Amino acid sequence: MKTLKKPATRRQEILDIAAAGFARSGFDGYSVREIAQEADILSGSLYHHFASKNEMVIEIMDRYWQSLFNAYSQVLASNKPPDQTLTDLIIASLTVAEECPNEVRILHQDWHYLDAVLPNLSDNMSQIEHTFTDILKMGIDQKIIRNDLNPRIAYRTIMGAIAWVTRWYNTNGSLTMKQIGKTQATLWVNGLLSDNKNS
Amino acid sequence: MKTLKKPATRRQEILDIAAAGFARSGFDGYSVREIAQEADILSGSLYHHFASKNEMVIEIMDRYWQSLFNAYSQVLASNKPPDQTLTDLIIASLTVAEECPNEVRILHQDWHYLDAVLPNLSDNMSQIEHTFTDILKMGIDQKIIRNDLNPRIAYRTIMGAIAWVTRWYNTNGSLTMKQIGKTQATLWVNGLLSDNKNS
DNA sequence: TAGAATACCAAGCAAGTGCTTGGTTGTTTT
DNA sequence: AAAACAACCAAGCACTTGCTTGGTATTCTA
Repeated sequence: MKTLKKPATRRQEILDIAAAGFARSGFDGYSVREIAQEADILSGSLYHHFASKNEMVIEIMDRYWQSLFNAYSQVLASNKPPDQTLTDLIIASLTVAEECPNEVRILHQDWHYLDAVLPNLSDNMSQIEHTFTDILKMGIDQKIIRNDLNPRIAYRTIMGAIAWVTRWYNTNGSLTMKQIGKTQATLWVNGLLSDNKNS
Repeated sequence: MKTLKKPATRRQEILDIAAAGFARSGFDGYSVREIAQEADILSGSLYHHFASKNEMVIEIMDRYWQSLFNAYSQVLASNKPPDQTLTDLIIASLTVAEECPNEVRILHQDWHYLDAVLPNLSDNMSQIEHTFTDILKMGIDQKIIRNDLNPRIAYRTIMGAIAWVTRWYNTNGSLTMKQIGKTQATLWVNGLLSDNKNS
């Protein structure tokens, strides 16, 4: 018997509290009693809304996957050249990270735990990998992107930097994720060297 | 001088076990009883060697800081041009990560916890940041590195990708950390675009 | 050879963990 | 007005957590 998502207000409210707490203190470091306290409730009452603590994090992460893949398919649908598509994918990743900063932190912080809990984590991760490496390979075929770099290493380099941003990004700061994305994309696509040094 | 692979003392042996466990399961996810079991000991006996579980992780991370800063000062001492120094710093970071893969994973996985436990974590991190940004700024002054990129964002992009490598790097695989470092450095310094596209 | 140091065992404590059970409100629906 | 439902409380269970205490072998040292 699964609870319906219909009266989702309170349920969503609790999920938001849990997501923020997990991101701040880690999944194991944020207990059901702490979630309950922030929700002005007793810990046992949480189990009226959720079957388990695991179910909470599963549902939290699902919201993230949907946003991310939705953003990716919009980028891919516009059919721009590979270097531009890559830039757009990077910006899209960071824009979604701006909407779901807690989710991204949870994903990378509690990886070792989620791996055993989220049913399709590895599937989703390899789908992300393919999205990027396919574009990279296309760029190499079209001789737009240099052919002496391993696409997989390139992808992982890019993804690592994107994941890291949620660790230092300040919501109240002056930089937007879009700006950061543009800077990063410039760095990867054009490199650090000044134009007159790039033969 | 490099530390020998064979643990010199029982204390070191236990620290190695703990480091591997923390990296695999997280600091909270790897209990003193599990450490003890892998060391063929009872959990209480650990407290003959260490005052607390915290002390273990502090000591583990100290070994990493020493290796890292040692490697950095060697790179800086050779006084090469900024772009070459940057490449060497990246390779050095990854070479140290190859020696201390567990430490790097612990650092980024249990950040939220270590932040309150390691006395000089933020000092060390900002020292790393300065090492990189100083070189970047020097390169900008010398017009070797383009001046339209925020050095801090550039540093954090690079550091994020380096940290991420320990998540997917396979000790038994064919790639060495040095190779990965060279690829990543090429990517950042020269960019993804093929030479004929770099005007 | 006596004494100290080292490395460990056996047992357990206080606190915290996720979760369960049985019951009580207030609101909605019929 | 009756029934149904969602949202919650109060209490506690079984278990795990880091850590403590008091004691015992073994090895090294003076």
